[in-house]
Amino acid sequence: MKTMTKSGAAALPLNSIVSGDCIEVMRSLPEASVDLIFADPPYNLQLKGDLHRPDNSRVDAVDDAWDKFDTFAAYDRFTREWLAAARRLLKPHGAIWVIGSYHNIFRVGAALQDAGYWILNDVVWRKSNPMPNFRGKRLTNAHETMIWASKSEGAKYTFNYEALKALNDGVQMRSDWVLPICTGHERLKDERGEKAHPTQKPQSLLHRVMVGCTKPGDVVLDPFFGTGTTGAVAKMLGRDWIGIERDAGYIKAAEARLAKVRKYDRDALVVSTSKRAEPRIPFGQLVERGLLRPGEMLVNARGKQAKVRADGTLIADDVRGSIHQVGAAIEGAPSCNGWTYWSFSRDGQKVPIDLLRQQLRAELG
Amino acid sequence: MKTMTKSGAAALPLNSIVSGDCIEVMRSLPEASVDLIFADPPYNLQLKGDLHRPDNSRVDAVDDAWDKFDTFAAYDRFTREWLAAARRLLKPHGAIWVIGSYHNIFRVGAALQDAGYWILNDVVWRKSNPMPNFRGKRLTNAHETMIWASKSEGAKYTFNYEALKALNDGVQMRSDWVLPICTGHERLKDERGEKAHPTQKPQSLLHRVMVGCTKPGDVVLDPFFGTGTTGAVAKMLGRDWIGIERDAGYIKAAEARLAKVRKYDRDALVVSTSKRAEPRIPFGQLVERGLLRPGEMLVNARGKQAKVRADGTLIADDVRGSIHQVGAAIEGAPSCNGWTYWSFSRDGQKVPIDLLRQQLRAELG
DNA sequence: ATAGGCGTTGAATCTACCT
DNA sequence: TAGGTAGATTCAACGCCTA
Repeated sequence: MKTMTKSGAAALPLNSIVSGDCIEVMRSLPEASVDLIFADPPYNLQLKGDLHRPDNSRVDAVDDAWDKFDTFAAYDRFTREWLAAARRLLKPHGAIWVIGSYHNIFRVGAALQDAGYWILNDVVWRKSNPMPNFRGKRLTNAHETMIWASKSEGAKYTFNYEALKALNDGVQMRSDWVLPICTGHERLKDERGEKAHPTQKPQSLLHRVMVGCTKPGDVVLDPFFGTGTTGAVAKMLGRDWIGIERDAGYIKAAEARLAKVRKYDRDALVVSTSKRAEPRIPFGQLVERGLLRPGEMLVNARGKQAKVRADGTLIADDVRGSIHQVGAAIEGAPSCNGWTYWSFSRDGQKVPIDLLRQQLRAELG
Repeated sequence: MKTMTKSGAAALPLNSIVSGDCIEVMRSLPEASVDLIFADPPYNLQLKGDLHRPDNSRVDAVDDAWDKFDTFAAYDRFTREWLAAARRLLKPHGAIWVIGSYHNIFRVGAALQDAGYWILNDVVWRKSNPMPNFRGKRLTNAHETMIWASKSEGAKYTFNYEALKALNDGVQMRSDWVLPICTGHERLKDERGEKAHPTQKPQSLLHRVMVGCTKPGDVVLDPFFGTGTTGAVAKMLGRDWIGIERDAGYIKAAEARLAKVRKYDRDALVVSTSKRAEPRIPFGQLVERGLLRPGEMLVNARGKQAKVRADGTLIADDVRGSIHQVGAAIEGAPSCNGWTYWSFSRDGQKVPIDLLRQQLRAELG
């Protein structure tokens, strides 16, 4: 087990499973230390006589409707407690994913919002092979819902847009994901050959979440670890992980599973990055470096010209300013990306100035 | 207008639009008199500044006053009030459908449960042509969520299993519905040619709801009638309808629309049955699904290798990109079909990756 | 007539960094 | 902390026009 200390606080039990109640365990861990939380909370509503129910004595005295409300209230209390403990653990730029079905997801979503999380998307896991509805009384329950939320409104968060776009054949990733349920060899079995966990999630689901929302080396926490799908995918992808689980049987199964997981090659973990991640090159540097001469003319797509000045600004008619400002002024647009807007002439050809930027980036390593 | 009296109570304003606040109007109508409620309440989007497309055009956002609430608490109060008034109107065997997005649906769902409704399914409307995410900061918001609930736990409800199965090519209807958004001729325009309502729902959506959950002659109420999609589909299908709307402009547009609707005029219902194209399988899905492992090598016919990365891109020498891009680069060709170009090794055999795609297609049916 | 190009549009919580 | 500016970013469908 690798551990980490943060300014003298309790150690973070990286790459291990902590046995116990997730609320208590989370409260004992150092705050602002986790990059991503993936949570698959229970939603069987079997909280009667279980934890977090303050007053059992009243149960038999009330009618069904009241009891129903009381059950929801108990579930809400449980939800709000673990969500608060989880939020404390998140770094300011961290994020959470929660998965659920119509039984619980509405209560979880409302509690998330009330706790100060900021919902970024809800994502539908569309199961390609769901269990049919045998009685024909309802629609086939063919999906589950995930909520992706940042720690607070306006907070930064990790989103590997280009990587997910690449995963989706070059088209931006949508909020509905078609993936099969966990079956076959991936599904863990116990000694009797029965499924080890009733709701084991497919690794493909976690793969997409982590490729999209974490960086290599990030810390991923799963407070309802179960048989450890989150840990398995995190390990494969070179992320650190922490699992919390109170069922000894699940822990045992997860530990056996995780021991067998291999991390992918380092260069296989690299995912496509966007232009945003590349070093910024001021336009003036092209002039300084002699890639463009002061006095040289740039043109836009319609042939409109602007003259390059020694300080890296442009002048066209009465407008002067940065490549972006002059482009925006000509277009009457609120903004403009000058790098793609302007071209220059070389050997009678119009060449976008962005090419010079790329050239400079390559030189600068 | 056809009216109905129920044991001396106030008349039910069948097949007409009632002008006014939906909570007040619903409170004035006779209880237990409606079979189905379809509600498209304000989403409380909380939009801030303008949004521009990459081509600098401005997105015409939903900035109407009716969608603005000061706090979640205010939105909750509103939601709980209209849900309570609606529940009073429902017959004991009636049902409700509510549609929303992640901004509001979790609050609506929790309020439904607290009010005593019993959720039967949540249904995902997967939009075949959603608006993209222009800034690349989140996932494309490609779906909305509908909740289907009976009046109370254990209550009977109408569900036309066979009819929906027939609508779905003889296969049990699932909880995810792929339908296009409302565009083209179906989209109502005002005198200036602008969209008459910012959030008009497609008739195909209401068609499926009513075919599945009502009988001919049932009374369908829509408390947020807008430009009357619910009424139009109800009329076509021979159901009685009641609309409540407080905006005079929407009422006028809806009345003009409804006057033109013919009962049983199936052709008017543009159910875009997009030809079931072969499901597109992104190469990345082979990686997510574990059919190929990040770090694994692919080879072309001449033995040239490329390494698979976690996001479904390849890397070979200095070239990185999709299976098609890397293939094209190696060949010096303008394009390349990566599916037939690349193979992988299994048990010492070279196997084309297209075989894995076919395998996946078969699974996804 | 028909194919193809071009412009428009849709329930959207849509930036990052430096001063 | 607020303000200013660099500069990154889109998919499917429909209607209109031209070849």
